Amino acid sequence: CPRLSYLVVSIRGIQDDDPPDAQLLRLGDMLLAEGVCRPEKTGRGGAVAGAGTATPGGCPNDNSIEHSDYRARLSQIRQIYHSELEKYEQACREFTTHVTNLLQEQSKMRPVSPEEIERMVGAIHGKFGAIQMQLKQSTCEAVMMLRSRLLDARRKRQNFSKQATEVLNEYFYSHLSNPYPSEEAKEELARKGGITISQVSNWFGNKRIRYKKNMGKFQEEFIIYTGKTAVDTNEVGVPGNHTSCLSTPSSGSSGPFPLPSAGDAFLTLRTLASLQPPPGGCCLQSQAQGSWQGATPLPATAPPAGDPGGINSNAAN
DNA sequence: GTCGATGATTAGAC
DNA sequence: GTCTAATCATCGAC
Repeated sequence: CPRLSYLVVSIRGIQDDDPPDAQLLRLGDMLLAEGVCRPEKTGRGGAVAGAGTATPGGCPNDNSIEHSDYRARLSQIRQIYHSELEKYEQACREFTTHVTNLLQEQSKMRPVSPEEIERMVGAIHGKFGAIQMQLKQSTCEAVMMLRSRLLDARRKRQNFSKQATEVLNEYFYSHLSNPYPSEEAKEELARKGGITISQVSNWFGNKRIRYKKNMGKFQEEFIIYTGKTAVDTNEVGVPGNHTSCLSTPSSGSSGPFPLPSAGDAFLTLRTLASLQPPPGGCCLQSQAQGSWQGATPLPATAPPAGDPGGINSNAAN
C-alpha cells in the first residue's frame, strides 16, 4: 500500500525549518489520506470537529474482515484526535478572547493599537498551531503504528498446498545435484503448484540453505520423494545428462526407471554427485557463488563404503 | 504457551 | 538481475 510509505516519507519530510503552516498542511494531508480528518472547510484550524464518520482512506478502505479491527482502532484514534482538537480550538478561542479583553482593559490606561491586538492574536494562534501540529503528528504516528501492526502483510504467510510442496520437492530431489531451476522450470513449477514464480524462487532458496545446513534431517524426505518419483538416477548431476540440463522440469518428476530401493538411490546419487561436470559444464546455473555440489554430500547416513571417488573430494571443483 | 517448520524479507556478494 | 545467509514472523502440532 503506497499510503503508508507516503506517511513515512511525509513525516520524515517534516523539517524544523518548514513554516508552521506548511507543516500543518502536510500533516493535515496525511491525516486526510488516512481518513482521520475531513477536508478543512475554512482556512486554517484543522479538521472539522466531530468528523468521526469520515470515510477511512487507504488500504483499509476495503471490506475485508481482517481489517475490521484496524478500522475499529482507527475510529478510536479519530475520535480522540477530534476530541483533542476540539479542546485545543476551544482553548485557543477562550485564550484569544481573554487576551483581547485584557488588552481592551489596558487600553483604558494606555494606548493600545489595533496592530498590537492583531499581533497578540497572531502569536496566540501561532502557539496553538504548534500544539495542533504536535497533535496531528502524534496522531499520524499512532496511525502508522496501527497500520504496521495490523495491516502490514509483508510477513503474512500461508503454508503452501500439499500439491505445491510435492511438486517443488519432487523437482528439488530429482535435481539434487543442481537444484537451480531455470526461469522456464520455475514458471512450470509455479503453474503446477499454484504459486508465484517468486514463491518458487523463495522456496528453492530456503530449501537449498536448509538442506545444506542439515542434510540428515532431509534424508527421510529424500527417500520419500526419490522413492515416490522413482528418480531417474542418470539425472543427478551427470555431466551431459539431458534432464539435469534442460530447463523444463517436466521430465524429471516421473522418471521411468524405478530404483531398487531408496538406499540404492542414495548410493547412486552419492556416487554421481562426486562426478565432475566438464569444463564450462552444460548448463549449471549460478553455481559460482555457492558451489552447491561441494555442499551436497547427501545425507550422512548413506554408506560411505564403496564410494569410489569420495563425495566431497572433487565435486565442487 | 512452546517449539519446530516454513514462507518472506533483508543485506551483501557477484 | 540471482544467489546465499541470516533473520523475522507466522503457522500448526503438541
